[in-house]
Amino acid sequence: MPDIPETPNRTIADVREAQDLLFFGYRDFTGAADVILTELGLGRAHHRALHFIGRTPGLPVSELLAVLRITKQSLARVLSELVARDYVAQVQGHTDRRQRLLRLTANGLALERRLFVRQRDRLANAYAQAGPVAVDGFRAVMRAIMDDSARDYIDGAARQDER
Amino acid sequence: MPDIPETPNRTIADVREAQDLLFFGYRDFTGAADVILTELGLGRAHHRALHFIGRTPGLPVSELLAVLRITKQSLARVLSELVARDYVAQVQGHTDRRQRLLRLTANGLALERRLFVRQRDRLANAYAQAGPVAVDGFRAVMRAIMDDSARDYIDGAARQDER
DNA sequence: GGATATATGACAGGGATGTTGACGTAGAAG
DNA sequence: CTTCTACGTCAACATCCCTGTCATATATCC
Repeated sequence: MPDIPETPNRTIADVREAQDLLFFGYRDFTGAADVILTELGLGRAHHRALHFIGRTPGLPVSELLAVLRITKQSLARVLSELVARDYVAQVQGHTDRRQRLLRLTANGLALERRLFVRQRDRLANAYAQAGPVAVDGFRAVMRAIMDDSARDYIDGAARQDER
Repeated sequence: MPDIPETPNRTIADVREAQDLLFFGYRDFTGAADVILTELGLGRAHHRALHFIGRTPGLPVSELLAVLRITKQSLARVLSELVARDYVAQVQGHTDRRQRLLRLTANGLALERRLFVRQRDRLANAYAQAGPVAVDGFRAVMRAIMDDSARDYIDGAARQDER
């Protein structure tokens, strides 16, 4: 069947390559912050929590759970540690007082900043090397790979950044 | 300092967005195969091993360790299980008989194929939606994010694909 | 050929991160 | 007032990773 326009072989190689790209890219990008995390006795789970709390200050626990897609218990361990170490503050919700709205403390902001800088350096290099057109393509592909709900979340967070 | 060409605010938003893109994209792409893995009682570690063995048949254990960047012991557990279940075969090296060269069995090929298809469907959609220019950009950015050694590995694997 | 290095396997023990399930409390909502 | 929701917590366990150590077979160097 040589008359099929989209050859299976090409697709196969594309997918294999994409698996590699995502594996190595994700590994090395997230790994950039590991030095600091290890030094502080924290893990990537802590970093993820810090990131999303820093990104959306005042978000309730339930929303963080939905974003991370882990169970309440998994988050509780990480979160209680971050609160105990004064990286994260919980304040009671105003409209719904059952909620604990999460935000970074000054301490947490400083740590998140340190972690951020490591990843920024790697990313800034990559973006500069690849060029703005490639960056747009990168965005488009990553957005198309993820679930709709994740895309919506990113768009919501971007709107908040503009304020 | 409004005369700085590259404004920090733009960079910050870019990096935050990239963190999100990589987190959600990686999560949902790898998650695509989870249904099958869970059903078989396997984990993502098994999938990663299957992927790289399938990609480079006949690779020695040491090379797989270098690619995955985990310890021998972590791999041993995964690998011995894959061998026990007849997904992976080990054959003694020809030039160096200390080596155990790894390759997928027929069984392993079939499983890897099943896992592959899940990710292929998601990726094919994403690539089609984003367009070929975006895909090139995606490649360029991901390659620039990762370590040199990872880039080299991918290029080596691509050369093998052409055979 | 003997010393040394390498590739792999295996065991002990531990830590981070995730899971399910059950229970309790405060507050919202009907 | 009853029911639902948001959250915290505890027990028990699975997965995947780690360090450190020892053993074995084979290569390689002198």
